[in-house]
Amino acid sequence: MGPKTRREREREALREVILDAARELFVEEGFENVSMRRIAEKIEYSPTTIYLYFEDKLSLLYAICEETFAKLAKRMEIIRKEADHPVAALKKGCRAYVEFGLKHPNHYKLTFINHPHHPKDPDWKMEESLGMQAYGHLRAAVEACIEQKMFHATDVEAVTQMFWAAGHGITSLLITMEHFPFVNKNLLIDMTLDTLIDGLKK
Amino acid sequence: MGPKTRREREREALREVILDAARELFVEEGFENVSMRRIAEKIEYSPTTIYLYFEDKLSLLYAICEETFAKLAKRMEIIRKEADHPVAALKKGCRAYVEFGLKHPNHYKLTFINHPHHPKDPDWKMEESLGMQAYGHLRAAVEACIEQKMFHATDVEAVTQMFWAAGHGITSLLITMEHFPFVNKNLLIDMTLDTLIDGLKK
DNA sequence: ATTGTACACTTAACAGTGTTAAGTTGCGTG
DNA sequence: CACGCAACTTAACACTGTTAAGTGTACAAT
Repeated sequence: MGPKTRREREREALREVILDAARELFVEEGFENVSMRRIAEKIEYSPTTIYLYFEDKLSLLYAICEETFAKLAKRMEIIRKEADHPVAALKKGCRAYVEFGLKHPNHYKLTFINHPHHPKDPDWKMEESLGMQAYGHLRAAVEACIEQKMFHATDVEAVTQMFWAAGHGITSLLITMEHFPFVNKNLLIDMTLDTLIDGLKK
Repeated sequence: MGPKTRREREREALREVILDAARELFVEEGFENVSMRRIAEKIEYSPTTIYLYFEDKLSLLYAICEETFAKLAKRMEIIRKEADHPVAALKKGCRAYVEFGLKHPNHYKLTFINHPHHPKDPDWKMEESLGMQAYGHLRAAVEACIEQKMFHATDVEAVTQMFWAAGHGITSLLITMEHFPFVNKNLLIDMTLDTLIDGLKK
């Protein structure tokens, strides 16, 4: 952990420049619609330079996804700390998750919907990534509800995944099926979360 | 609606051959990983021939998605007719939906997850497609539950979309996050549907 | 101060993509 | 038989991700 040389600092700086450009383009136009050449153009380097900092295009995507996970995890951590009632914390956490997706649809797609698995690293495991942190916070919220005997269910893992699935379902449908005549978004979110919570109450 | 000439029949036959080849490849390897040239090779025609029958690659995808919707709609129609209890019908319908996705993951991805919207026909509306039929069956099942006063909610549309979102959430998570340590699939499906139903009961 | 070399970066190329314009073939009708 | 139309193919364009080879320059050692 010694002091970084100038070279090392410059390397990291350019890496960040590339990441910034890629993130902006991916979020604006979607992963598939952005070419390495476009990213290179934006940062005024040759396309191959990117390959000196990232293995390939998918690695770029992964780096950006990790950031997204981290942001989401931080947000959910704050919510859990601020909330008083465990059930309220759970609901707020789920709401934050959905709203995060709706606010950053392309980012959400990148991370949770289109997430293509790397052919070179096929065993990349989400459970070893920052994504697990966000999941962990949801899990903790569920655990608190169960411990305080607010729910009749006892399988923390299953309940957590149920809430995640519900949140993800709403988010991804709203994002990808733009033209479908959905009812009011907030109504849908609240009704789903409230119904699940009601169904779990003793 | 006169008798079809031989030419017309031949045209339709080749169209079907193309569709069959494309479906098989798409389902096996995913939309993005199949090229027009590969499809052409499989049917032993030149790549450009396909363009005499379909506008572009996405049109091929759409044609296949419509088939998927039709199959799913048929299945849900049968379930609804066979079931005796409206709540049981709703649960069975949702289960069929999820199982359909798990059994044909690439097909499900094509239709409900990656469904890219056509740049040339940006206003392609899912609500005008066969997909609406499948949705209609789900809606009818919910309507029956509400009419027979099994649920305290009255917004048919919202409740339908809630079940759809839950089913879609489970399905797409299970399909796309293969490496995540999910609990038993059937447990997750049943728990989610049962919890929603319990939460809706009077 | 000069050399050697490691590193950052670029150029050129490969093999592939979706798609189109222009050409070729062969069948059915006048 | 000759014409025209339709089916189909060949060749090409403009792109894609990615790699091998080449260029130049800043720094360390002599």
